Amino acid sequence: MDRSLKGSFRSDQSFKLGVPGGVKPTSSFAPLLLLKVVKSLLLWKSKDFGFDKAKERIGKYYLAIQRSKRYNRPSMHDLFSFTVQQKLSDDSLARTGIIHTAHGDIQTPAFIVVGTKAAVKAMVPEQVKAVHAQAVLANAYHLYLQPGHKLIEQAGGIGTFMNWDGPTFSDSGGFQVLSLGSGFKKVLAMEVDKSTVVDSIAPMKARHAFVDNDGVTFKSHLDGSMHRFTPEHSMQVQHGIGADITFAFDELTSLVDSYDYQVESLNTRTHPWAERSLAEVKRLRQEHPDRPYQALFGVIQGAQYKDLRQQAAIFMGNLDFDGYGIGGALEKSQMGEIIQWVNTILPENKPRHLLGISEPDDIFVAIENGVDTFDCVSPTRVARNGAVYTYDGRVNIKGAKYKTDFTPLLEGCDCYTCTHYTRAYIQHLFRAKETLAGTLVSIHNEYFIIKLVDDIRASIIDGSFYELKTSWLKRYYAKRTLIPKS
RNA sequence: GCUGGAGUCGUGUAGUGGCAAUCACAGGAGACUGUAAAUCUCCCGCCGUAAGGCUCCGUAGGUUCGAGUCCUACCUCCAGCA
Repeated sequence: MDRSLKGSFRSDQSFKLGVPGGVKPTSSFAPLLLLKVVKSLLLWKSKDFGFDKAKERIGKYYLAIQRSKRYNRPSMHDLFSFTVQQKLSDDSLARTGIIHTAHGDIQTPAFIVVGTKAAVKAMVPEQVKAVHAQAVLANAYHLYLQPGHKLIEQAGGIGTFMNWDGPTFSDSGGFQVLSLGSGFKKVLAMEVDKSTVVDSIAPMKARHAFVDNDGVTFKSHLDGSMHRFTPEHSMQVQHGIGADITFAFDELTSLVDSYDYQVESLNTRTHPWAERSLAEVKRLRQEHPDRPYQALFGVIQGAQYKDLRQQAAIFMGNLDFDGYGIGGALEKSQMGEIIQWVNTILPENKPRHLLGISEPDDIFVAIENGVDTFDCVSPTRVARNGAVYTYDGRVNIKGAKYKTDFTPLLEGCDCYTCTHYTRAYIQHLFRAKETLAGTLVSIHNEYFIIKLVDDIRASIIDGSFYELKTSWLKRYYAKRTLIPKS
């Protein structure tokens, strides 16, 4: 894309604030904006600049100053923005766009690689770059426990800390409300047997997280110590971590929770927590004008219920978020309609992130219904366990039949792994318990999913989305008995 | 040659009178969707989809209602003594 679109602020030193050795910031961006105006005037005077161009620039900065005065913070437009580039059609929710952050742009739809603990498991950042990942998503809960958000702030923010110079996301820790709470040690699979009584699966006493209306009390899985996350605390932690895009603290409920529980969860927790997250972020932006702008996405919950999802979308859509996350455990067969309910209501000019999804069929369905970004642990987790994404479905490379198979993981794949190694070798690495096995398959899987999303992006631009979807999924599920509805 | 010890699933083991017999590894299959995950689940003597049947703890006998477990002999291995 045209990098010049990003404006002169991008190259300004003041954006690298917080980086060790960086220039210390002024207390506000307004003086900087004024300087830009003066600079433009001087340029005009020196006749290096046409009058119209100078006027345009000055106008732009004037607007930015006005905006920054209104919100008492730097202009959002220059620090974080989202532009819809192309819609699949007028009546379609599918679109391409660009998310602009202080650390670079994200062309959407985009798959965001997960690096929960400030590391994409089994991969170095150069490899993450090489699979064309545009951004990395970390987790506030994990980084708060270890090494602590203050240390990451001291290091210059998560990007500097982990040697990732691209855009970063951080999740609020809301997922751990479920995974360590009511869902502790339970199957959180999409297809949940709803007749199963929740607490017969995992005894209450085994839980590591307990929710109340003010926040969540956690028992650290590392040392058993007790901790508490409130929306304010999550935002403080996330601000310390310093990702470009953060998420409001929410309660992730389970599909087996009752309708009444879902209502209560939205009204007394997720929605009030969203408002509190937003207020805290605004306060933090004022308190720390030196920190790069951090966008805040509100998270839409409401489980599988249309009325609740719609209420959630209306409520959150009216709040001053920079974008939205669609969360909750989603039943696979219902995913498309849930996303559609939500995205027809959410403001069109703000990005939408689908939390925790990356199966190819889900990606097609989500993009079709207006999702811009995704994140998911699946490509790397599954890779470390020997599952390889191919055009014909997931393949377990540890299987005996690949023992003497000297072909690449996926014939025709351009990734580093497929252009250099054979199935037989990678299986050997798994059997020999060499960590390189997880690395090589992670590289392939991330590359595969990212390429799929990139291909879908291209298909929206050239209008071939539905052809791609049909042919791609037909082949992907051809060898399987279970063909998901979509 | 004598004395002592040991022989149990592909491997290393548990099991000293009571239901093919523990555990681990190896092997086979599967799962994994905002990561307590390089993890987890299942199978792993033979036949059978299963119910179930058959055969089993070096070999051959014996004691016993019942033996991997006790007794006798033999075979093999290990250690010590000659």
